[in-house]
Amino acid sequence: MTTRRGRPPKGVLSRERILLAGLAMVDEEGLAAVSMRKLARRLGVDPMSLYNHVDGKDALLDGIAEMLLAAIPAPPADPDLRETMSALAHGFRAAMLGHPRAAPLVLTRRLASITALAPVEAVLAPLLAAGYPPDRAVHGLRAVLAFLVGTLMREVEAAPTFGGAHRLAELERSGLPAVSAAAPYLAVCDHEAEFEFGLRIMLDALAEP
Amino acid sequence: MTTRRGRPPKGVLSRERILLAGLAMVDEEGLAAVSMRKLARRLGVDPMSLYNHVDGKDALLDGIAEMLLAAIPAPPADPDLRETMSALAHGFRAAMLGHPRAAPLVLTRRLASITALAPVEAVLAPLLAAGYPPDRAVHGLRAVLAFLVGTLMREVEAAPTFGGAHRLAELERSGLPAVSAAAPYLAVCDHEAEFEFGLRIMLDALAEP
DNA sequence: ACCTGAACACCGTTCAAGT
DNA sequence: ACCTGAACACCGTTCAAGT
Repeated sequence: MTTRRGRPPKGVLSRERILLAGLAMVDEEGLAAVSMRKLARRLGVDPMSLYNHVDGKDALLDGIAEMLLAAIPAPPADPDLRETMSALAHGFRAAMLGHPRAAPLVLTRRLASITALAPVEAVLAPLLAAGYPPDRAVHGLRAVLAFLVGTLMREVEAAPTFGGAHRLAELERSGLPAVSAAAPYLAVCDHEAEFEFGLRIMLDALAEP
Repeated sequence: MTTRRGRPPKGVLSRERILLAGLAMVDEEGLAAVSMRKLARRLGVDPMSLYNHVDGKDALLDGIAEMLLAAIPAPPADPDLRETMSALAHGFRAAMLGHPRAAPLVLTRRLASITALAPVEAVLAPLLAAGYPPDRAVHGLRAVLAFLVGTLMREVEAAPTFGGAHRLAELERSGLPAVSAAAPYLAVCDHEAEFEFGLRIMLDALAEP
C-alpha cells in the first residue's frame, strides 16, 4: 500500500478502528465481556498494540461512550422550546436504544470531553432564547437530564425496576396490599409510554420561564 | 466460645459478616477494588470459603445492594401524600449518600429480591389511598424513581454532568454561545438544590389524581 | 457443614526489544 | 512511530481433599 497524503494509514490499527471494534464487541457480548486481550484478538493484533492508540481500558470505554454521544443528532433549530427539547430527548433515547448494552457507558461515566457539551448547548440555547434566567435554565437542564438518565438506564436493563422484574403471581402473593392491588401494572412496563409520561411532566414544568 | 441456641456460630464466617465486610471494602476502596480474594484476606480466610455463604462475586454485590436498600426507613404513615413521597425520596437519598461508592450497586442493578418491593409499597399505598387509579399510580412511581436514580447517580459521581466536570474558564472558551452565557451556573452544582428542584417538579405533577 | 489449597483459564499493564 | 512478546501481579471459580 502506497503512502497517502494526510494521515498515513501505517499499520492496521487506528484509534477509530479500535473504538469501532470495541463498540461492536460490547453490542455482541456485553460490557462485562470486553477485555483488551479479546479486543486485540478480534483485530488480529498483539494486545499491547492497542496501547499505541488508546490510553488503557478505561480510556477505551470513554472513547466508545463519546462515539455514542456524538451520534445524537442536533435538534432542528426550531423556535418552539418544547419541540426542541423533546427532539433532543428522543434523539438521546434513540441513540441509547440503538446500543443498549453500551448505553451504560454514556449513562454512568463522567465524560470530560468537549463532545459532551454539544447536547448541553442544544438545550440551553432555546431555554435562554425563551427568556429563562441562566440559573433556572441550568436547573431545568439538569432535572430533565436526571430523568433521562434514570429512564434510559431502566430501559436498557441496567437500573432497578422495583417491581418489573417480578412475575405477576409473585407480586400478588407478596403480602403487600398496594403492591398486590397494582400487580397487573407493576408486572409490565411499556417503556415508550413511561418515557413519554415522564418527559411530558418535565416539559410541562419548564413550559414557562 | 460455647454453642448457643438458635443459629450456631460455626466458623468465623457468615453471610452477614461477609456482606458487611464487603460494604466496608466498597466504602473504603471503591467498587472497582473489590475482589473475592481481597475480601477473603480482609476476613482472614481462604478465598474459597466465601463461596459457602455467597454465590459468587455477583451475588455478593447484589447482597450488598439489598442491605443498602433495606436501610431505607419506612416513611411515617402520614395522611398527606406529598409528605409521604417526599419523606421516602429523602430517605432513599440519605441511604445512598451514606455509602456513595456503593450506591451504584443499588442504582444500576436489577434486584430480584423481595426487599426491593418495600419502597414500592410505601409509595403505592398512599397514591392508591389518594384515589389514583393503579395504572396512573404505577406511572407516577416509575417517573419519580427514574428521576431519583438519575440525580443520585450524578450526586454520587457516577453519572454524566454534561458540563459540571468542566472548569469555568473552559466553559467560557468553548465557543458555544449558550454554554458560555450560562458558564458560571454550569461550573457549579448544588446537589441539594438540584434534588429539591427536580423533586418538586415531580411531586407537583402528581399532586392531583 | 464448612473450610482449604492447588489448579485453570483468564485479566490489565510495564518494560525492553524489535522494525 | 508503531508493533511485539515475555513477564508481573493480579482475577473468579472448579474441584478434590480435608475436618
